[in-house]
Order: sequence, then structure tokens, then C-alpha cells
Amino acid sequence: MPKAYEPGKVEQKWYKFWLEKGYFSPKIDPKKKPFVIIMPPPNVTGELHIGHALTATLEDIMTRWHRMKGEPTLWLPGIDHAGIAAQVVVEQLLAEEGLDRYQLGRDKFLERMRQWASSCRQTIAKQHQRLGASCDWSRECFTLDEGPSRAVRTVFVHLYDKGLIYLGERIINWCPRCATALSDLEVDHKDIQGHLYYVNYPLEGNGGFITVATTRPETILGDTAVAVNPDDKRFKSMVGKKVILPIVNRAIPIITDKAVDPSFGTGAVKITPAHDPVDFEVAQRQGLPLINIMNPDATMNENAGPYAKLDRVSCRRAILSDLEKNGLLIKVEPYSHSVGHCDRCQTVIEPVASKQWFIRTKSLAQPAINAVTGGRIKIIPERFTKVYLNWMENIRDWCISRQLWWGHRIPVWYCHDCGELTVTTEDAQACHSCGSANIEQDPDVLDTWFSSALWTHSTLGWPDNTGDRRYFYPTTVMETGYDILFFWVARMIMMGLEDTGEIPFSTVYLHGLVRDEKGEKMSKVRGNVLNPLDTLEQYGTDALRFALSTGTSPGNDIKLTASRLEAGRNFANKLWNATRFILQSAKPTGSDMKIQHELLPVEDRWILSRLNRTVASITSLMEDFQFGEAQRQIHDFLWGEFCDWYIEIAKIRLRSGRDAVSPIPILVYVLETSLRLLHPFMPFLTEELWQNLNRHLPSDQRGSESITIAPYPKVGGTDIDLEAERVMESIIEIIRSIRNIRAEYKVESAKWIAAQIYAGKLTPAIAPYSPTIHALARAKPITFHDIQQGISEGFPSEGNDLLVVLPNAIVIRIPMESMINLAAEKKRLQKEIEQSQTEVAQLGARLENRAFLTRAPATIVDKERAKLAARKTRLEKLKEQLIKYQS
RNA sequence: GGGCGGUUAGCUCAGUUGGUCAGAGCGCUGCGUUGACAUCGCAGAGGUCAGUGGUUCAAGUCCACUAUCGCCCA
Repeated sequence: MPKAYEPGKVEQKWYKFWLEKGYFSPKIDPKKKPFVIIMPPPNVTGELHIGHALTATLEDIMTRWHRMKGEPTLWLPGIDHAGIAAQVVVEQLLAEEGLDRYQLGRDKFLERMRQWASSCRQTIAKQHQRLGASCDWSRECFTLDEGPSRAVRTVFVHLYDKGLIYLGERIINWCPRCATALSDLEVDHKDIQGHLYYVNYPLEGNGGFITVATTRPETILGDTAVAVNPDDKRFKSMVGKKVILPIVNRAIPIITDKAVDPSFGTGAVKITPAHDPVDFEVAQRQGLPLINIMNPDATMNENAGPYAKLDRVSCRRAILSDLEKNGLLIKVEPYSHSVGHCDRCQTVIEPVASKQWFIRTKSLAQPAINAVTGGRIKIIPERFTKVYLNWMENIRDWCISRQLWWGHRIPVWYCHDCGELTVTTEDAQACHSCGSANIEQDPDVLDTWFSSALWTHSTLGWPDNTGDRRYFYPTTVMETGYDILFFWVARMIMMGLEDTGEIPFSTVYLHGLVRDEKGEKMSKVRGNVLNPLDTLEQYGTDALRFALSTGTSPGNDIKLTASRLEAGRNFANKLWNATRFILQSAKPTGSDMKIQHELLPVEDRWILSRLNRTVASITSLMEDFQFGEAQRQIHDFLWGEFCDWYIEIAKIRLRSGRDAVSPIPILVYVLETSLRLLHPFMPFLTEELWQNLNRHLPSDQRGSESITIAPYPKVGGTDIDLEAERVMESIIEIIRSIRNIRAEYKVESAKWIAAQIYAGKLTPAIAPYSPTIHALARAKPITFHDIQQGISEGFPSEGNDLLVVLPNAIVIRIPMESMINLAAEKKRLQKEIEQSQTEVAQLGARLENRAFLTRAPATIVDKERAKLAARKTRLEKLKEQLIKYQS
């Protein structure tokens, strides 16, 4: 084995091996309950970013864990056509060639889109494979594939027949740049520092005015009324009269409506029903006409009269200037208000009345609410439950038509003869009402999220009743970012329930966003995006996965820094070298790996006990979705206990060769078990090491052909050895404190120092470990003494020997002779005594507290008593030592 | 305007049923290189867990309020 782990040399080999063996395709076993994750399909807009790497890592952790537990495990990959986002990307590519989609025509453009999508699909799959994603490629789906497309049409027709999909004229969010309608969710609201313009509208006839305040003077052209609050006495005399709309000179009524806030502006507002959602509702109530003054590209249309063809910004300037000329603009004040922006291109949204397709969501939302409140679907972290419910309970109808070409074409045909609609899953050849062949399909496509909402079942064959559908649905976990809780998760729950009558998944696991060093969201615009491929080539895939998942918690954002990545790389290398050492050591001893349990020394029993505790803890953390904490504990066990202590102690036995029992079987056993424990997190490294290890095992002790399908470690019933833990902890403490003293007193590293140990009842257990203490603390000779004699009797009176009292009252006495700094030592003791006194006082007070004694559980009280006794002893010893120094 | 989250060692963050919870990584200081690993080892310094009040025998951990930063919704 090379001296350092070289991830680049092993990763692709193992992924290929796994694929060839077909480990990622589950075997359907009706007797077993499957574990299923449907992957959130990445967009075909280019390549994966680091956020996808986080998704892949977490899902792979769960998938590999369940697979190792022997469950039929399906992680189904897919990709999303990403309507608007992907279309924008390809349109940009066309623009570079001096083309646009209209020049190409719909068919040619779609062909171009398909080429692009298929190349993205390959890139994305390759990236997932580099990340080690153990998903079942044989079931990979694309939203525009035949199956999912049929699911889309089936749902559309079904909801239309049920009256839950309708064509309606409403105010929608129009993006002039994308030239399409958007749903409410696709709009970012930003506070903009604008102006409030006060404009005089002349009253018809008598020469008076009514002053209205508006942030959008250009929409004056589309006004069809002026409204005041019915309770506003200021305008009583004007209600019912008419005003002459400036510039266009149209007479419009002054009406009352409760939607008007008397405290806004002058209390009188202009009503522009075709360009404002509130005004639209007023118009509906009051029967006012709609006048649309804009073209789809946000230039003014013929209804704008002299301003036609101006864009909305120039139009505003022109109108303000004209109003001013006529003396009608009487005041302008700064005003901050919220303005919608397209979340794809950040263009200012135009609210506009438009005929679009909508989903009536209220009745779909109720079952989706019940599924969560009833506990059938659990959201992790739990706090998002409230966010989800709040959104669901206030849900609004969903605008699903998009004026794009790339996507699922709306399955509606309009009849040019009878005007009726034909809504059908199969391409219509004739009008279903009159039979005419003179029909035309709706040119629009559906919101991408419409097909995404069906993803949990459309990927499994629905609407057909396939084997996959029956066996794998409902799925187990939906793992995704909290930023698409509404966009996707909520809608999947609604549609899953509606289409199948069953919940689409029982757990929603929401991860946080990956941010850069400065905590900023990564984006192409900011230029701070990390390419997962670059990162994994630099540090290794497992290091990247480690950095993304270790010590993180669900729903919280992650700052990905170079130091996190280094920590992952270092850990991989540490494990690599530990394995290297164990294999080197194992070679000469041959192949006997049998563990002779009845002969094991304390350190062996200790590491086994610690391993078992770790396995138990990891099991419960994994079951509780606490992957970050689980990985941290595996890391701490392997590095902090196995490498730092067990291997170091084992080296002494290996070198002396005297021991009856070799540590090698335990070294191998603990390592092998730990590798399986770690495998879901760091698949490549663990496979490489596990295979290396396996090659050295006698054939009857070898595991399966891959760690991927090896069983995940399980806890045994009686595997905790408290006695061994107690003894080893004492030994470790003794070594630590001797090392500490050496460092504190700057003892040369080569120099041996003597130590006398007063360990009381533990003496017989610890005494055999003199060689260990020699080697690890460089202390020799070590002698053991009876603590019962008491400290003062136990020590020779001469010399300023150093006494260290451990928390468990073991005393170490080190004759330091000339190298002790007496003053410093006294100071140290004084400080320790003070700390110790505070501790004793606190514990004493607690134990004198009647309430504590009566109300706290007996085990706790006993624990505290024992603690107090130990601390008191320690304090006395510290005091005695100080007195000795002072005399 | 409504809601949520963060505020814990110099930095980045863990800490899930209140009782070894005061931790990790990085950084810092000192020492160390002939045998797994300098992508390393050993030792150390460093925090009244944002503030105030409350509940409790016991509170980073529960409650209330305050400050501050961030996010979501309207």
C-alpha cells in the first residue's frame, strides 16, 4: 500500500465494480419492506453544483445504510426538463449563433432542446457516479419520458374532468423577458425605493379635482374607476360622480369599495383592473371593465394611445412629463414598496389580467394537511411542519400554463367550428363535441413543477399498475432542500394523495443550503460556485462527502470551507494508514484471526466495549436521521480511541512478542467492523480498505465480495464491559497526566522519569500495564503503592516530589528532583485546590438540599454522592501536598 | 405586517426527550521525525453557552421578554 491515500486511483475502479455487480438494483422481495428514495431530479441546465452533491451524499448515506441492513433498497435517479430555466439556457446558446427560437420554429427548437437535455443528462449521471451515488441507473427517468408524460396528461384530464383544473382570466405574474406567466411561487418580492405620485383627476363638469396617489403612473391609461372607502367622509360628495382621466380623456366613475385603505395617499385610489390584483378584485365586485394597456414584452399597446410602443419605463417618464405640463402632477414623495421580480431572470414582473390554466387547490390541500397533522408524514426538522401547514392552509390557486415551448404541452384542443374544448390524454384528431377535425392544440406548456409533483409515482410506472408501483410506492424518504418545500414537496403530497390515495412518502428530510466561506449563497452571478468535480478531484470524493455531512444538522445551512475538506481528506488518510499498519503487522503472524474471548486482556475488552457502544449509538442516530452526529462519532471513535490508544497499546504487544494473545485479531475485527460502520458515509475509501483487509483474511473468515452488500454492524446484548472501561480509563488518565507533567516541566523527550502510583483497589488491574505506561508516557520505573497507608505515610519525607491527584482519586507521585519549579508548582496546586473547593461546595450544597434528595431519582443522587466522595479525597490530597511544599 | 431560525473557545460549527454538555475541526503556543500516518504525534491555553427574568432539586437544554443577524410568507 502507498504511504498516503490516493482517492483518484481507486474511486472509479470501485464504482465500475459496483455497477457491474448490479448492487444498486433492488430485488423485489414481497416478504420485505423496501426502502425507497426518489431523487430530486436535477435540472437540465448544465451540470451539478455543490448543493446537488449534498443531496447525493445524504441520500447515498441513507441508501447504503438500508442496503447493508438487507432491505430491498431503491434510490431512483432522474432529471428534470426544467421548462423555463432550460429554455433560457438554450436560447442564450442560440443567441450566440445569432439565432432565436422563432427563426428556428417550434419543431427545430425542440429538437435542439432535446439534444441539449440529453447531453446534460449524461454529464449529470457521470457526476453522480463520481460522487459515489448508489442509485439504480436502470430505472433512471426524465420528466419528458413517455411514462411521466403520460402521467402528466392523465392527471390533467382527471383534474379537468373533476373541475379542479380550469381556464380562467385572472391577474397572473407575467415576466416580460421570459414572455410567460409564472406562478406566485416563482416571484421574488423585493422592497424597492420608489415614488408615490399624487395626480389630480379633474371632476366631470364642475372644474374640481380628486387627487389620487399611485406608484405606477403609467397605468393611468388603464384606469376604469377611482375608488374611495365607503366610510371615508372626505369624499362623500364625490361618490357617484365621474372624473375625466387625464391624457386619455375618458370619463370613469368614482366608486366606493371596502378594499380601499383611507390612510394610503389621499384616500382615493385609481382602479386599474387589468394590471393590479387588488384592483382586479374590485372590478369583479363592481362590474368594471378591464383595459389591458400592455403587450407581452411590456411595451404599451394600442390602448395606450399616444404612448403605444413605448416600454413601461419610458412611458412612465412621458406620462409624468405630460401630467406636469398640464399641472396635474401635484406632489411626488419617496415611497418604499414591494415589487415582484422573476426568480429566474430578476426582471420586474408585470401583474396582468390573462387567460391561463389554473389548478383549484383548496380541496387538494386538505388531505395534504391531514397527512401531516395526522402524523402519516413526518417532516424533519420538525419546525418546518408549521411552515408547511401555514402555506397549505393559505394556499391559492396555481397557475400552471406557461407560454414556453419546452415542456409538457397542455392536452387541450380548441375547436374552430363549435368553440368547444377537447381535453384528452391521447392526441385529439377531432373535436369531441362536434366531430370537426378543425381543431388546434393549446400552444402552451405546463409548469415544470406540475410534472415534478407526480414524480414519486410517475417514476414508478403510474398510471399503470406496475410491479414497481405496487412494491415501491409509497416511498420512504423525500430528501431535498428546504427551499423547495412549497414548490415541490407540498405539491407532491397533494398530487400523490390525489392520484394514488396514498401518501407519496412517510418522511420528509430537509437539508440546508451550502454556502461559501463568507456564508453567501452560491450562485453563478456571484461567481462563488464550487464545482463538485473540481473539489472531489482535489480532496477525494469521500473527503467532500465528509465535509458536507459531518457535524451538520438537518435544515441548517452549511459553510463549505477548505478546512472542512482538509479534515475529510486527513481522516481518510489516517484510516488508510491505520489499515496499512494493521496489514503490515498481520502479515508475519499468519492467518489466525480467531478471537479468544476468554483470554483477552483489558485493552482488548475495552476497545470491543467501546466499539459496541459506538455501534449502538450510531444505530440510534441513524434511525433518528442524525447523520452528521453519527459520522462525527465514528470519526471520534476511530481516531481518538482506536488509533490514538488501542493501536498504540497494541504496538507494545506486537513488539515484545511475549504476550500469549496477539492483538491482531482484535485490530482486524475492530477495523473491519468500523469500516462497515463508516461505509455509507465514505464508500470508496472503505471499499478499498475492506477489500485489502479481506485479502489477508483466511478464506473461511472473508466477508461478502463487497462492503456495499456486507451487513451493517449490529449491537449485541452483553457487549459492554464496564470493568475493562474503568481500568482502561484509569490507565489512560495516568498516562495523560504523566505526559502532562513532562510537558509542563519541559522534560526532554528522551529522558525517562520515575512514577509511583497509588491506585487503591485498581492496583491489581493496572499494575500489569507498567510496560504500557513505560512506553506511552516514557516513565520508568513505575512502582505501585498502597493507597490505604494515606498520603503522608506513603511518601518519603525528603524531596519536593510532585503529586498529581486524578479525578478518581488515583495519586501519581513523581520524584522530580532538580527539575521542579517549586513556586510554579505551588501556584498550580493552589489553583487546583480552589477549583476543587468550589466543586466540593457545590456538590455538598446539592446533597444537603432536601428537595434534591427527595425528588431527584436515586441513581442520580448516588452518582452525585460518589462524585462528592471522590472530590473530597482529591481535595485532601491536594492540600496535603501543598502543606508538604510549604514546610 | 405575520412566522421561523441563528447568537456556544480566535474562526466555522455540533450539542433531539433538562442531570459527565461545556465539545469537535481549524487556528494558536510549546515539544517531537529510524518503523502506520507531518494529510502526523504529545501536551497546553482559550468559553459566566447574546442579555434579563422565570419554571425546576437541577437549564446552552424549558418558558417570557430584550438585543442583534439571517431567512420565509404577505
